[in-house]
Amino acid sequence: MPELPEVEITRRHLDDAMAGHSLDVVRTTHARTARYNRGPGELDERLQGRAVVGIGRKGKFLAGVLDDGQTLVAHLGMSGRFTVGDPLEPEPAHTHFRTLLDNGREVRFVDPRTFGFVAVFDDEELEGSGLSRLGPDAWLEALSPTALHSALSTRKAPIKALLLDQVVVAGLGNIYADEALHIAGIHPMRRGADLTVEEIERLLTAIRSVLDTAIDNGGTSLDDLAYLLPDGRAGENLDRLVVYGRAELPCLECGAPIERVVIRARSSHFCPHCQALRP
DNA sequence: AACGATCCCTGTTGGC
DNA sequence: TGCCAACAGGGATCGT
Repeated sequence: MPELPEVEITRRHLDDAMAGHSLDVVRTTHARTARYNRGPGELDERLQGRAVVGIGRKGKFLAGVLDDGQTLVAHLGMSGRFTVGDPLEPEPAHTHFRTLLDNGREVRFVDPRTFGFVAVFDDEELEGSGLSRLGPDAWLEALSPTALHSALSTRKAPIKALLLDQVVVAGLGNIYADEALHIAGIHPMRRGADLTVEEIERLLTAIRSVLDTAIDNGGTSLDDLAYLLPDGRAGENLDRLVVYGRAELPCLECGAPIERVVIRARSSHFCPHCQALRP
């Protein structure tokens, strides 16, 4: 499912396709996709005719700058995907949003599970949105080990849960959180406040490493999920995963069977030997 | 304030 | 073969 690397690849694609172009026709066809505006009608009306200055990203949110000062916000949720192509191409099932650009190309948002959305916000609406509550971006911003150590010093929740909290750090999801904890040698059930500054430093290095690798490899395309590269091919990062989805298989470092536990209703995968619970 | 549970949603999968 | 329950999870919301 889309996490920071997949959203970053999508951002580059959308920026290439949309920057400098206007949205000549906008049509949203699913109420849930427009749920952060009053509805499809308002979303379409406020976007219609606007030009896109550029497409940015914070955490897993896409944020496009429009020529009238509004912000085009989108989130891929679990199954959201943007395509850019000829408007005459057959439309995939679950296409909930489309916009025809002034160069004749069409941008579409396809999202079977409708956890994703498209929205347009003015500055006040943006302030009240989830985007404004995000912590530092896990890839763009340099997090200092001492600052994060201090921020976690009051937190008793498992580090895995804290990594998924977008207020702590923005952009990690279930896959890359598990991968980063493995590389850093930290058990997902360790309490945030119990981590040493050295462990936090290892964790930040590991986060940077897994995100760099994932972006370089075109993101992670799981068998049954919707993320694909802009050209429709599967991303190749699945082969690089060392713990996610490998429950009961041998750890690639030490051979011990990878374990799976549920933390905050999310599956967590880890090596009980490389990621000991007691430091 | 922090934490954990619950809900939303549908394609896929596994059991019978 | 067909049916159906279980499962996957990002973020919002709510109760404790």
